[in-house]
Amino acid sequence: MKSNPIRLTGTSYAVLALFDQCGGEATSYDLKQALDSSIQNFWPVPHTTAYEEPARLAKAGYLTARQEEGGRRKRVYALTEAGREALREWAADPSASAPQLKEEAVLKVFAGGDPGPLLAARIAWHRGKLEEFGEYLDAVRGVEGMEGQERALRVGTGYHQKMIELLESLAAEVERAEV
Amino acid sequence: MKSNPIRLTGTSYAVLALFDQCGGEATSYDLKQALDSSIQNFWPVPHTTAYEEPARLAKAGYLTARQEEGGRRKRVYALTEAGREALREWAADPSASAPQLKEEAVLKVFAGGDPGPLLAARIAWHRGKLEEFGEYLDAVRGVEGMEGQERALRVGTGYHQKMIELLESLAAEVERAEV
DNA sequence: TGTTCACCGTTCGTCCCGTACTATACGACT
DNA sequence: AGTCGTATAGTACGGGACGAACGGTGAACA
Repeated sequence: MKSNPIRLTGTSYAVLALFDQCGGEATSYDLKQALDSSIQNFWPVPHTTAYEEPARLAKAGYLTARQEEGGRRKRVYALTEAGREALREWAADPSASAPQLKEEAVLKVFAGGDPGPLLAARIAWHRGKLEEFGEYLDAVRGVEGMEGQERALRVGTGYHQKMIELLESLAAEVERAEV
Repeated sequence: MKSNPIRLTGTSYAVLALFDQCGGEATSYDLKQALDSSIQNFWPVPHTTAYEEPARLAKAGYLTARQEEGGRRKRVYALTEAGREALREWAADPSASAPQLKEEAVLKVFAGGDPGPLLAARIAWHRGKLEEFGEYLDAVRGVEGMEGQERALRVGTGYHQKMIELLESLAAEVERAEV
């Protein structure tokens, strides 16, 4: 089945995991939605990934593709046993690549930008995310089959809170140094 | 001078900023060192960037290149006025692209991996980083011309501490759910 | 029946990134 | 002096990741 062997990246497994959580079957659009509302906070990917990666995975036999005939000829992908197995194996391995944070606002501060506006904007942004998550969480809380999403959202919430704390202490430190 | 116009990315500015902090002149290797000991925590880049990006920037007129003749024909780059100006302009703009965290351990937990070992390993990793930074900080504290590095290290320290807190609360939550 | 707008899907070029590799310097040991 | 081991310095390259830009689809409303 692996007509075209490929290298599986973290993103590949992220996609496989989302299929798994969707019951093994989904369209790229479903995937895109799931991406935005669950893993964006610890594994961000651009939306094109939701279209490109399943195609890659299907070529290698980890998914099957079935094209619908309707107007928007959607493609429905489904996990194969190979896909499920690859995912399980990867998740069972307790090693993981080093975490990475990319924070342009902090980079700008480092580069000499005025910390005040930069950090304030960023803090506001995180606050907005928290609010957004509150709504998502309300929609998802207790719903059958949404436990994965819910947990992901709680992780996200914690992440944004910690970032706010970090940025605030950074802002305070900078301000102290100014004076 | 911009014989070959290029798009400046966050990484481009990171490199320019490091040149600036090095007094405007440095070799790729100097850059690589600076990369590892300062911005890795909020703007990680692979070491090849320290060789590739200056070449790109030089082609577009933001740096000048001067090749040494010695055994390791090092290339010494220096900021041009255009480079300095581009950096200043970028840093002065208070907007910044959304921050991104990539955390494979959390992704694995999301995908069904056993949280215990995954989170424990990650927490230990962050603790190691904290220790490492303690040493760096001792070496740099109060040294003339190292204020940039020092601040970057303090940001890094805060980041790792917050991540430890986040992962610990996540681990606690998961454990509670298990029981 | 047209216009508008939100939704859905894809293409493409460039940047990024990790792996693997080469080369130079230098001290240690014999 | 030779050669070995290791840290230091630099490069090549293939393919994944990214984002801008665009094109199609369908329902609402006039």
